[in-house]
Amino acid sequence: MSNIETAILKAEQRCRDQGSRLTPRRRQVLRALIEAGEPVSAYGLLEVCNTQSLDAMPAMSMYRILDYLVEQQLAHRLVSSKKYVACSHINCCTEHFQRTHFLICSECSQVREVEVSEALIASLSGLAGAEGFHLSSRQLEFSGVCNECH
Amino acid sequence: MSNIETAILKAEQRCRDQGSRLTPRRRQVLRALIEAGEPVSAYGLLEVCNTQSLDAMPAMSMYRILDYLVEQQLAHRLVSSKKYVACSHINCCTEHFQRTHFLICSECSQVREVEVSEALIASLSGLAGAEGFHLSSRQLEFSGVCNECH
DNA sequence: ACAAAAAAGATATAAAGTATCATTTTATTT
DNA sequence: AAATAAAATGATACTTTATATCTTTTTTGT
Repeated sequence: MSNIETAILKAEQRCRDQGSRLTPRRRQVLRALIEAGEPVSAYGLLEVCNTQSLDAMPAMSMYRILDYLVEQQLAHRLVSSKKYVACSHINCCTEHFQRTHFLICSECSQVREVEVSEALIASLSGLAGAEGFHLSSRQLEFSGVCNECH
Repeated sequence: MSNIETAILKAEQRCRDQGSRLTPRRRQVLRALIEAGEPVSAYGLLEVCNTQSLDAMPAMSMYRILDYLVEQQLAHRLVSSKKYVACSHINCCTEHFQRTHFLICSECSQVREVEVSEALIASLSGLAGAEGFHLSSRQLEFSGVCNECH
């Protein structure tokens, strides 16, 4: 079975575990997101979905579905580029989702999801604490250039 | 002389040093930004400016001017909230501008500009390097809750 | 089968940002 | 100072991103 199908099955399972459902529309969007393999905008995804099936989905639905996928930890929203990307850990587990950060290549827009060490989080929290802040960001986005583009 | 006037003078000087000018429009926007004391959206600023003077400025001009102010290191653009904020170091120097990061209170939207230690930058760069990325972000935005709101 | 809840559709509109061309203002050269 | 070039601003239209709100359909529980 292809990697994508496995991911979809896993995602379905996870939704069920959470007491919700990966409906056909949601599945369609998730599949499109996984197949894209890179960040896509909501309207970009909408176009993909609307050329696949003939009954057009309104923008509102797309945003609702994307919200849902993010909530279920199946996708991430990249605030710096206003795009969405499938979580790269759908197949393995749900643990990575917290404190996952992103390296985004400014050349090819490839994204790598990385886990941040406890030590690093501690020093960031310390930095914030010294300024009287209680850190709550759990998703940082770093822009850079990947090796292939460098 | 008020703090704001000093800042405007400093800003003027800095622009001149760079071979450009802090024109009346640019000054108006910068002043509005400083007076706001918190992040403001481009259209928010536009409204402020357009209620002050009677000849309305088009949105395009506001974006151009904001781009200019950011370029001159007089303001920052906060990507996570799509807002702009005056640089808190206009009065002192230009050195802080590189590697300045932001702590943004999600309750009161207060922003604190902090400098990040070399050590921290090194570990972030190391993390990215291990994944084959050359980091180029020089402005990270952390959301959190400030002491007053906590 | 029926009511309640969840999801999706439809429509309109707000908010953020940009492309492009015309006009005005400022600086430069003769 | 007049002519010209360059920089800044204005005007207009449009694109992209996102949300509010109400209706209809689908699913679930009784």
